[in-house]
Amino acid sequence: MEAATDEPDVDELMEQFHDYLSKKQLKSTRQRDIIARRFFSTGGHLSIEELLVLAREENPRIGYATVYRTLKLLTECGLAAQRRFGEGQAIYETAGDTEHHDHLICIECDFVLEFANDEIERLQDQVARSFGFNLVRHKLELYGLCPKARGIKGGSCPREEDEARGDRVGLT
Amino acid sequence: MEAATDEPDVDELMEQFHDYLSKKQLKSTRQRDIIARRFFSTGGHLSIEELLVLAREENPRIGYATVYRTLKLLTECGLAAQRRFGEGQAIYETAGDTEHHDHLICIECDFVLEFANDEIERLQDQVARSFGFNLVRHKLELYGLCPKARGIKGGSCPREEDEARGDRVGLT
DNA sequence: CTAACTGCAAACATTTTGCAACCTC
DNA sequence: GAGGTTGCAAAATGTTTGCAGTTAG
Repeated sequence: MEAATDEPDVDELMEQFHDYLSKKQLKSTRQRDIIARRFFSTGGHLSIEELLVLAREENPRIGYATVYRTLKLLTECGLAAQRRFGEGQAIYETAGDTEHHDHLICIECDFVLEFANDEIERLQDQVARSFGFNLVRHKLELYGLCPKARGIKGGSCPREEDEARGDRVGLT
Repeated sequence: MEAATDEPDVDELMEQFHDYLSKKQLKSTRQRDIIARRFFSTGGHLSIEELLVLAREENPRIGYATVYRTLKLLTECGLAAQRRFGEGQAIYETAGDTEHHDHLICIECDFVLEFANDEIERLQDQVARSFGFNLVRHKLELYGLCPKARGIKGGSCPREEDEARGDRVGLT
């Protein structure tokens, strides 16, 4: 039950991506590398559009479709996962072989915090089994008010200080 | 931890809906009544399109927009809730003041089972508090293989027998 | 009667796809 | 060089909105 740290080894993830590409006889291209690296570097929680903006810092000619297609590849090989927190467009997050995590989302400032709790995971498995299901994956999102949104002094709803990067906002 | 029964008192829900409408000085119309009643009767888990089909059984001239607008009203007054299980279009479910429930979804046949587990709820609250959050609501979806999908004899993945109505398919 | 509602079609927003030019392997 | 890739623009989805005609209160 602690916040997962979220700056995994980008190079290793890139390597996994390249492995996947060559296994599938697909090609590593400049665009894919830029997109994937930027994506991994943020630790995830990016919309297509946000990622496009980042990628274009490096190569302004990159188009929407390439970002979509690259994220689809990353999703296929398990290095990214698509999410839909609220309305509008999808959010992608890194989903490397690292441990699973769930989300705690502030409904005031949209700050997204990741956490993992083994006890909950265990119970989920138990519930699924009790219905005869074989649990494959799950999605848990907790929505509430973060300390700052509740007006607690010293509370650290990181919207202002952290918006630029690091832990990411999910909805914008 | 038992499957929630899911055919609430439709008339009462209709009444709540009408109360909301008159409170807001909005009007009860034939279309709204048809849509709302059909929606409540299924127990939820309907896409706009599925609901439109049902509504048109009763009045073929009902249009998309009216269904969207009616579901928005139902959402505003807390009688419906929008969900996005996977891709594509949103699914709406009844969300009366009745107890909360989570979802267990078969990734093979898309069957959706509802359940509630107090222990999990309690832990969620605890996690949120540990981060200084005030939990408002949450979303838990378990994805796995139902008994039938796993090939267990006597398993009851209700896709075939129940597709028509009753517990509803979430993704189609 | 008046203000809200409906159905249609057009507008929007997001994601996917077809294709000619262009790179990797 | 061949076959996958790119960027563009067009198409496909899913949802929202403007408007003229209709209806509930």
